[in-house]
Amino acid sequence: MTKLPHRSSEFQDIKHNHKICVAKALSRAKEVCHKNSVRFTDQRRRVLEIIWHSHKPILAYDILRKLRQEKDNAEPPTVYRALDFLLNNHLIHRIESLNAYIGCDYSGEQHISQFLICVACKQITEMEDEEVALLITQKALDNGLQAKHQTVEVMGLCPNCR
Amino acid sequence: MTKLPHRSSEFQDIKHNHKICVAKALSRAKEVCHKNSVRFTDQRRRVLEIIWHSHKPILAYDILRKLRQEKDNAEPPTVYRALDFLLNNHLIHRIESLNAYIGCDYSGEQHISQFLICVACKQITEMEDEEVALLITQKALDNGLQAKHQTVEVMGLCPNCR
DNA sequence: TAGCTATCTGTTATATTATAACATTCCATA
DNA sequence: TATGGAATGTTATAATATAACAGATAGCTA
Repeated sequence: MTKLPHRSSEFQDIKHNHKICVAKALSRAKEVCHKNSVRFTDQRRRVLEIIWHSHKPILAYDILRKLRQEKDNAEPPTVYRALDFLLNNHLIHRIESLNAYIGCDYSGEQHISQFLICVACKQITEMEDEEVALLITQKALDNGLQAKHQTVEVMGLCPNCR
Repeated sequence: MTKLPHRSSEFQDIKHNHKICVAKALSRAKEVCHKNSVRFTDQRRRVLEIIWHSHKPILAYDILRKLRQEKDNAEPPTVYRALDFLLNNHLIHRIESLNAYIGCDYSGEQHISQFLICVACKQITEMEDEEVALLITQKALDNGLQAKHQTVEVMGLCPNCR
């Protein structure tokens, strides 16, 4: 699995071509859905687009507000159903410590990942560090837990905000 | 900082003397508050006691339900204020992926920690693994983030539930 | 010890996050 | 083109958390 180029080295390169970044994510999502034989409907596409467009972790009700700008009968289940779908298909992640959602850089397959969150500007970088993941799995096992899933979220300051 | 004996090797030793475990945590909390020149009031003590008594991550509104058994005018702010106090004084942890709270094994000082959570029985073990913490800090820095805080929560199966 | 002040608590209201339940529409395909 | 499963619409409500202000209390200090 190779990392998509869009959001990478975000902390260094805040000004990238964001339209291209969103477009690539959507096109990748379409492929993934086709491969998984699941429907990439307009709502699902639209929610994913809003998430990628924000380029930061976004709250479910902020997604709802954006949806309502173009579809005045949007309600919470509309958003949460799309989020569930996108999470299940590994197209987005939920950031537990923020109750927020963000586009997945390594989309389409389950994978380990770690999130680096700047507390000042809220930019996030997704790491996919196998060494970290393996060490955690090993240490968990040493303590009796057979690990199935890890949440690793690091809060701090990015170079631009220090 | 030495780990308190109460909740340690929990996955192996489900049946320990739980009264002693709670009593030790409360006595430790009293010391910590005295050292920090903050008040260990009845409400704070009672909430901490409820958390320790549960011996698993407990939800804020479950704490509220227990408080109401003895104090019928308890309201959410009562609980959340006590939780804030206990969190600030490093006497409990919040488990982000469960919206739940648990007593801190290494209480009284800020410290790194990782949580091992059995998805079947909800028992938690707190790890204080410096190797994991340092590796994460280092990798974060490699990716540009100066880490201030880490959330590490591992979901899996404990020996009793496999 | 009386009074002052900061802190803590009580109380009401409301914000925020998420799901249940059921009706209706859509769409792939037989 | 009929049909059954999936997706969406809609209403209601559950679950988690905070704002705001009034009142009580503890610990200091004159």
